[in-house]
Amino acid sequence: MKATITDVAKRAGVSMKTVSRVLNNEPNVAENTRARVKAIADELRYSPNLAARGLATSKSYLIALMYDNPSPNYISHIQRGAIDACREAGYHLVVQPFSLGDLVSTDEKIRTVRRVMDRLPVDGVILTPPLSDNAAVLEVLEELNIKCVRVAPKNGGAQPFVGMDDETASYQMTQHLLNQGHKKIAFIRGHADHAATSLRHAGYMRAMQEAGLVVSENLIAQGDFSFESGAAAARKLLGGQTEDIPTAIFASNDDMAAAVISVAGQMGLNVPETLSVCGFDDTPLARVVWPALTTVRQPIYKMGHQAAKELVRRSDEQSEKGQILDFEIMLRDSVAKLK
Amino acid sequence: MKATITDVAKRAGVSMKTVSRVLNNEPNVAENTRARVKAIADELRYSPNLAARGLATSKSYLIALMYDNPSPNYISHIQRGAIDACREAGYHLVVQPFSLGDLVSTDEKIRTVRRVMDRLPVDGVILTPPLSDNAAVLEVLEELNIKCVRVAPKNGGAQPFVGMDDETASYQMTQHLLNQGHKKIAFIRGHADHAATSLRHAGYMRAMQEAGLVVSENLIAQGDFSFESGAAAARKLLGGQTEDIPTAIFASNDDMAAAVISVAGQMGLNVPETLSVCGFDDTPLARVVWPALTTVRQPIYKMGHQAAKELVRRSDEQSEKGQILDFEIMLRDSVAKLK
DNA sequence: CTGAAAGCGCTTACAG
DNA sequence: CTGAAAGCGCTTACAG
Repeated sequence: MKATITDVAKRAGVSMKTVSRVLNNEPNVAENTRARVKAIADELRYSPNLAARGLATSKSYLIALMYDNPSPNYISHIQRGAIDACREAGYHLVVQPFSLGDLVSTDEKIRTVRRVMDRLPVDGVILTPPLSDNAAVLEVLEELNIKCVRVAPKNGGAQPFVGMDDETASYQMTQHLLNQGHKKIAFIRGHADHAATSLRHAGYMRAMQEAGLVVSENLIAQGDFSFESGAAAARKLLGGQTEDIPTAIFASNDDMAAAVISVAGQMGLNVPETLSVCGFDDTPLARVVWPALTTVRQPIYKMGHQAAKELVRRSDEQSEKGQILDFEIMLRDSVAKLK
Repeated sequence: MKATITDVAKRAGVSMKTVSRVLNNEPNVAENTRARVKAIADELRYSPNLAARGLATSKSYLIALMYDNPSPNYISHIQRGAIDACREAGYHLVVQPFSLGDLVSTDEKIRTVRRVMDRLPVDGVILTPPLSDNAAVLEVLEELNIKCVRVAPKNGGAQPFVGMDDETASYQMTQHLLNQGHKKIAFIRGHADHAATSLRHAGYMRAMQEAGLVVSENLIAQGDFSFESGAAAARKLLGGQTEDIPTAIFASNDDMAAAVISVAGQMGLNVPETLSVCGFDDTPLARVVWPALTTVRQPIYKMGHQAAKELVRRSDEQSEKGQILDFEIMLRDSVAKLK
């Protein structure tokens, strides 16, 4: 049978309360009492019963990771970061997928979210895009008074968030392409619901304009972050008049960049000799396609870690309202100097 | 404030116990009492406090999904299936990664696992490969008397499991290649710690032998399921004497198959015209590479679903000792008839 | 620095 | 068919 706090107390010859103080690192315990209790707790392999503690404190020691239709790679890194932060603080991570995409009315969304949240006893929630900007979710969370951290949100808000500077990253990547001599650089946009989409687009535009280039409509294609949408965009961009065909394509995530490479292959275009391609995210895919993708590495693990850390922090610890984390441009084999 | 069972009881003019009976679908409640209590619970948006219920029943209503260094795609499908089964039963899924790979001694592994499990109050755990066959994990689980379901285990055991028939799937895929006229069919093995590795190899061998073909050592390469290992294996298989070069390569997972396609591209070999390639798993990657991979679809979502279902089933429900789920051969564009 | 009492919101075992 | 009592293992608020 698992040891309880009473077992430890008896064995140490102190009261339950003293044991509780030791385990929660509260002050006002004699040092030798503290040491003795610790030793006995260890020996008995005592660990507090989460349910009992939760009932007494009305905390659950559970954090939820909420996501809607994410890329498995993205979510698995967020998840890993969040779990590591939870473990350090004695919390556990519960995963909660949502499918709000098909629901039309806001009311319906709110009801759905509420139904789930009513039975999810968590102390905090990590929201990943596009949930970070979902009004129904944010409303229910506020109504139920549940803390949350938004990952890569689009709009401002009172809640803490973690993110990266998509605009600058995209700007720098575009500059890299320009430095290689490219001028006809096309851009494939992502899904309109994601905050990153317009930021990445804006960074590209800024670099192009600073270079004195006019960006014709033919250079911009709409995608939705999926491979298929990237392939369609590539066919459109590469299928026009010869003088319009770009010498480089900047796809705003790796899946779409992989699709560009694939379509180029089907059309007999060599990457990077004839066409340079770059992506965004640095998913495992980036190193698995051939040629390996030049792309932007997002600090995804760290986003998950920081988000969870903020939620599990004790009230005496420093809080962070918002954190912008660093990215990195990964130069690989899919971009070449324009001949 | 959240409604409690007392609130519902007062409002319905019955005792707490009667409310409890209604909510847990226990017998011995008058039909109209039951209906009234249900209506009031709904109206108050009552849902039981998990911690209180857990303390009273010494159950946590939490299931853990344990994994060690998995493919994100694999784990995300298992996870999704498990979550859906949990939700139906009022459970939540906690994710718990492990990194046991670097630990050498069994003792050390056991201590590590025990440290984690001591503070993880779950009613059951789902073990994914290679944890499904990890002696330390299985031992600690038994010691702590925690139920588990093993996903795709290698060795038999008393615990329930879910899996698929890797040997037959591999056999059928090899037959498909044979039916296309291929004789020099190479095989790339996976990581030796995974149960699937030898089973898939065996299925390939059986088909080859039934076709009356001698499998020379040159046709077998060792990989570890990673893209890089697949690339190395492909270079070895395709770099020999002309008469030894296979006309088809069966990689035992999709990542390695993608690597084969990539290496073939680098060597100027057309897939599938000059070289047919097939994989195993049907990860999203299979449709993202070009040409799209002919591969085996594993019922990964369903494995997660069935595993969780077994763990959360009420004692009066039928139990399944072991379940072998169906696979499907996905014919796409990476295999062609031998000319 | 230490402890006894009450209570968190449920269920179990029992009585009627 | 229904309910009053006790208890699950902790913590909070208080007393000393």
